[in-house]
Amino acid sequence: MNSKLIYYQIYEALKKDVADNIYNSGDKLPSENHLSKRFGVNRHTVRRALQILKNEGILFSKRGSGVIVQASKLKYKIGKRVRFSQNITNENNIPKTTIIRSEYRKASKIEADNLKINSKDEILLIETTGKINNIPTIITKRIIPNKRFPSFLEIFQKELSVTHTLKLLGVNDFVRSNTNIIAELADSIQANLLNCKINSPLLKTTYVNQDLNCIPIEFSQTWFVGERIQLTLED
Amino acid sequence: MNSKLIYYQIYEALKKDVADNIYNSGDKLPSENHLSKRFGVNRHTVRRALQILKNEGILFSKRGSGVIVQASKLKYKIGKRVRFSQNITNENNIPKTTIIRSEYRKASKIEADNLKINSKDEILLIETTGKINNIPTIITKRIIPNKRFPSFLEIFQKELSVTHTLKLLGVNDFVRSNTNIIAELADSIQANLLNCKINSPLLKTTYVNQDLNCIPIEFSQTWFVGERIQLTLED
DNA sequence: CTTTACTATACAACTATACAAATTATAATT
DNA sequence: AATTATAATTTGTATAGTTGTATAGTAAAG
Repeated sequence: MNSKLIYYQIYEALKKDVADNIYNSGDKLPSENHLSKRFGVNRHTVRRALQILKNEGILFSKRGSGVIVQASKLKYKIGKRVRFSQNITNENNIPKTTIIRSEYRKASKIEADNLKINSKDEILLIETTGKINNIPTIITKRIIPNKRFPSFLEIFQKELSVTHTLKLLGVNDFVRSNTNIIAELADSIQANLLNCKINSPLLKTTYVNQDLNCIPIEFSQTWFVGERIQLTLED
Repeated sequence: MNSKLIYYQIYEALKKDVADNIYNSGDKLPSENHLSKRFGVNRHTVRRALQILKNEGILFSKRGSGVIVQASKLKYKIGKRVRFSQNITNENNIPKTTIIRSEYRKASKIEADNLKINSKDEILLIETTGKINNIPTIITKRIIPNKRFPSFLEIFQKELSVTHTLKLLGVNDFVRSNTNIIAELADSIQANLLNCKINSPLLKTTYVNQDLNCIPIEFSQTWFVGERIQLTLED
């Protein structure tokens, strides 16, 4: 019935291509113009096929950039000791952290409370994105007390790992005091950073890491793309 | 409607950062490349947001250097007694005067007329820039009768203040006889000195300061960057 | 007659890339 | 220490390619 419709045939053909790993996750598809030539149809007919695949979560498009194949869901363990890189590599995936912003400023009340520092003490803010297999999946915003770790940023810029940075600063172990998880919708800036749609559901975790003397080290928030991550809680 | 456009969101985010004093006036913003990473977009999209802020006079950019936060307009009082340093410090800003040129030569006709001296008497020319909170904002060109104040330059080089210099020369008070104000466009030399663009509008004031016996002391011209200064007339 | 599938065209928003021009940071040299 | 040469960084500009959106039109099906 439907199968004689052109856009549906294109949809099936592209879906098969993805299933056959002709286009792997993270890859760009040929442009809509190329595809329309390949199938001998108008660009809009291709777009109609692509639209179904986008709705199914198989593809994702970005204006000016192209259409890319979405990744399947990844498990991310959350427990006493959460280490981003280890978490990812344990599942045979490749993590990559990029700093997108850093600034020094006075602590807000909430930040000061969570870090157990004086209100208006100076803090360091570091915002990073985390790519998994080259697919942007995580945004982290860290608040770190500047008084205790004045050279944190400098080291972190080289190490790109909190675990390594803290080790170099003499903190060999740290644990999570708590983790709160809520769902949020991506705003346009988050959507751009995470290669997801505006209003895509995000998992937002808020937590404090502290050393073994229970002194807070960082107060942070991490956003995960809901479609690509599944959080797993451990005790 | 427009608010879903990426460049507009970035524009709003940056405007908020400036309003929140995350970037203070006179500060450099992170480079366009940094910002494009922070927002997860192409550099041109950031540039589009920056362009709006430049048009609004909130930012200005300098090729090879960066994008800088404009200072808000400063009120500069003009009346019987105009004192640069006092004018600026009264508004809790920091002035700084730098001599860029000085020379001795014969007076032109206009200069002689305004100073009520003989044509071709020798005069001293001093050209200075005035920074306000470290932002160059003022150029002043002073013509001073050398016969009456032969050691003016020597003292002024130390004091960098006409008021102080004249006091040391025995003139305890002086007033303006008149002030003319016109608008001019910045040429390349002025633009360089004032850190503004060529053809930026400048306020040019021409005036004579005289002692209480109505004898002219200086015949001078001052250029203000229109974007940064608002002249206020008093009686 | 209306709806649906498809074509055709045009423009806006955004990306990608490359290079020029101006400035700043760094190294080398005197 | 100061000057000079070299490299790296930053903004300005140009060009081409990609997706998003809007409008109009044609042909076939119900």
